[in-house]
Amino acid sequence: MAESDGIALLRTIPDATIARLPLYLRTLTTLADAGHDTVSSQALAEAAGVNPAQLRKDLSHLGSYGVRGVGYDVAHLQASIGAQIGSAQEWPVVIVGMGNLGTALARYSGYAVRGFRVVALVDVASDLIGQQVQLATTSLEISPESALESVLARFPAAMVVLTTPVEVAQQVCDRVVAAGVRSILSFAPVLLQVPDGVVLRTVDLGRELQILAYHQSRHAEIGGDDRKEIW
Amino acid sequence: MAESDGIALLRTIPDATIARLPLYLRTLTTLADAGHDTVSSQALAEAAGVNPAQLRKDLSHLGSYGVRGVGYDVAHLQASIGAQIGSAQEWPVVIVGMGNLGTALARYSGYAVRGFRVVALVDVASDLIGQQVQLATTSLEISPESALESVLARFPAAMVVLTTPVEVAQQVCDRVVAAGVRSILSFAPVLLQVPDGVVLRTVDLGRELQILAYHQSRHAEIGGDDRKEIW
DNA sequence: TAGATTGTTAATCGATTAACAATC
DNA sequence: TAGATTGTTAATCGATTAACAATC
Repeated sequence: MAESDGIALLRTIPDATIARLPLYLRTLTTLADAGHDTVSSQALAEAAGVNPAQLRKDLSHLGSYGVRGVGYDVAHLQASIGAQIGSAQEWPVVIVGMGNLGTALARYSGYAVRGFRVVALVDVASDLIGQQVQLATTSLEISPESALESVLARFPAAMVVLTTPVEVAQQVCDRVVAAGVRSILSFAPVLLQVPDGVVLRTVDLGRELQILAYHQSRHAEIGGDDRKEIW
Repeated sequence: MAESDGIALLRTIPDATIARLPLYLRTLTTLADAGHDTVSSQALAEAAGVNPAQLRKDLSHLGSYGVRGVGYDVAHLQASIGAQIGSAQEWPVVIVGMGNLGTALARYSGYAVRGFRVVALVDVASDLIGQQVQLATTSLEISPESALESVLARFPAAMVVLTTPVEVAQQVCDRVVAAGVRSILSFAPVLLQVPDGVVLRTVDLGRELQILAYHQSRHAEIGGDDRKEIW
């Protein structure tokens, strides 16, 4: 359904491209800070560590923003990528689970530039509740997990970052979903069950290490295949 | 070079398969804990959230461990996946940058089961140096960053987890590489430069949120495409 | 043997990349 | 105009998946 022309056009951007847009945005920010007004696909691709043809193909999905013979306008490209991945707006984020990982994520100072704002912190530990966590520009008080539903009710469009212990991740996830949250970023090393329509993304830090270990052992055995970066 | 038959065989495992093996291993651990001795590709695939044909194809790269008409032996499969990705051995890991994120990673208690052991912690902050960090089974003292080289010299096969501020990530990375480390997991939102032969993997937590935001905005516009999990 | 399930083939699908016409 | 660089085409490559013969 909803296959009107405009929307169908938006939908044609491949997932692989979407996954690279944040990388381009980050690279563009560096270039802008260095005073570049314009950049060629060659230069931007090299700075981002991708193939120039791939970069141009990726950008072509956003529309035609480059100028032949010249390159891309840095500020314009930042704006259009930002608009595309939705970091032009500011998404409210609620973090559930204020252990070291949750605290690290809360204190991460790059949200503003990336389209997010941490608006609430939740934990179950009685010694944490009420504590103030110093963020980049403000500070937030940790709310009790019993108030999870009322906290989420105050921020209807919230995305939730789940940094609870793995044992309770599923039940907290269920409550978050029941409260109407449609997007969850989980750090619990377990496959969470969510209903259709909820977007779940899982970052498993142990998995990242294991993939690295695999390449390390390949390396040790074979003695270098000139592989530099793996995404 | 080194294209002998045995090694060439090992090298044929696709990266996409490697990236899923930790997921299978995690799922198998859950199944083993639940008392399953044997599991079909159908059941394992469902538990891991992948297509059964894909699972069988992935496992076929490890050799033939299944039994037709029966399924896979859980313990045997755990062992062979573990052997393949190198989590049968125990890799020493050094964490550089003991902020909240570094501390969270140091305290993560799942290393033993996943093939890692945190053997040293390094930071530059004078108030952190010498502090004991309580790990799952032991505790470790934070070493000064000036001792980075001597710390790494004591653990020659070390993988390094880089959780420093983004501003110093490249220079710390350089020192780590100079000290002979060949595998780095970085959490700094910047594209690090490493020489050929060094394997670098970058986890950019802001990027994860941005990709989620994209799908969230698609969702809001189009009203559900029944997408559940995105890897 | 009958039923179940693997391992593999072949078809499909999507992503990457080189090449170049379009055009600034 | 001449040089540079995009946007797009078409070829290649790799990954996914359905289907089924092999076989426990």
